[in-house]
Amino acid sequence: MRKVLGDSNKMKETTRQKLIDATYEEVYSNGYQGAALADILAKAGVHKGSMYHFFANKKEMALAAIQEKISNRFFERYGKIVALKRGYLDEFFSGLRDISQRDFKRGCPIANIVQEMSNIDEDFNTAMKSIYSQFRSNIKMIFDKAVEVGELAQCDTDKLALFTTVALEGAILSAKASGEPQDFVDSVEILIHYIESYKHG
Amino acid sequence: MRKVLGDSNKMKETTRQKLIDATYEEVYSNGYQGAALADILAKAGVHKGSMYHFFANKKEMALAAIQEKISNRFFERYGKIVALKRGYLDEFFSGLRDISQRDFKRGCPIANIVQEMSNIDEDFNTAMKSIYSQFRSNIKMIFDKAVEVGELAQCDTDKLALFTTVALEGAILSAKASGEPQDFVDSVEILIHYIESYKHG
DNA sequence: GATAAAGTTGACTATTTGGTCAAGTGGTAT
DNA sequence: ATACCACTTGACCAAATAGTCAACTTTATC
Repeated sequence: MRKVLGDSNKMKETTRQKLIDATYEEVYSNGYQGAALADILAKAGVHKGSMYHFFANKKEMALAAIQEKISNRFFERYGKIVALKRGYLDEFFSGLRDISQRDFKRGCPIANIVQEMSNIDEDFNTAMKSIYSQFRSNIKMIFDKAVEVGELAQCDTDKLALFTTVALEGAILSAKASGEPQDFVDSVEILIHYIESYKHG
Repeated sequence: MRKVLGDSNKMKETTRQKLIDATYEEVYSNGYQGAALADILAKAGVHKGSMYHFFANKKEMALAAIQEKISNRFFERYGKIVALKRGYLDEFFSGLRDISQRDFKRGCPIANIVQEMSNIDEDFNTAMKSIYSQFRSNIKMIFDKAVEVGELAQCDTDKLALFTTVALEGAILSAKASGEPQDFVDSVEILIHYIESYKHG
């Protein structure tokens, strides 16, 4: 089977994808250092040698998994909002209020890796820097759009985006630490109230 | 040497203390799973068998290290403030603004362990729950005192303390992720500004 | 000084870790 | 049909892992 960019092959990307999926799950659950290769392979149903055909080592595979999975997540979550013509803030807020998709036991996949790896490994540091900055600029884009259509007054959307990501990450961590999803809910309401104070110039 | 509670022995708590110190450092730097017993022992200058005389296993030692070190930290940082007669907020804010003691590379020792271990190990989960709740109640105590002496208007200090811890943890994480201490500084200024909005009823 | 307890030493073990590799399989193009 | 290729298989390896243990030294107590 030839690998061609933009190929219509549905099959045979399966092995690589199974590895990406299993790696992401195991790393999300146990951390990078705690994710055993043997467990990843078992979960993926892929043999070791086969894995080393696709990836140079555990680290490369984990980095690929994190980047691909989180890129998709961003696209699904924020791509949608930015594509709107109005109601940016409403859509953003209702996403924040919907806790049904959130996993408070495991917390934020980005924050987990940042905390664990950023000060240990330069490659992880670089990767997470980039992902975190994407996260922030996604939020900023929403606020910029909101300013554009008058849902927000002119303001420093960069700082507002910074504080929003800060509060969100903190809220997820708090819920993980306390075991109380309500901590997240309460924090988000305060955050939303704060953002709304920028509605009137 | 007999171990007597409240003994005046200065020496010979050294071995245990060396282990606690080294464990805390290694765990703070590498995470619990990434902290190798051999490295801890080397850093402490203590032999393995000696360590197992004081602690049942790596986990017990790590839990002891985290609890003791962080308790001390809380006492030093917040005990001071609560003991004041006035200027609670000023003192609290100036502590937040002083970044000279902060280690943005490694981030928050509490958050690191929460993220890594809370969903993996029940004993860690319990310990970190308790520590995180102490953190929050320390902050709340400051706000309660501030209300008492009129530095803050009557308000829901519990929610305010929640949001403050959330913003602080998020700010530290953000600085770690981006590598920019300025992100922490900016976030803290926004947070302080928010808290100050409660000065006038 | 005898006794006992507290603390120390470092070699040893069993297991798990990530990684290697030579031999195979099966599809595709010529 | 044959030669080539991407892909698979699983046995193997060296290093690192946490934990054990019997013998030893030091200290306190009488």
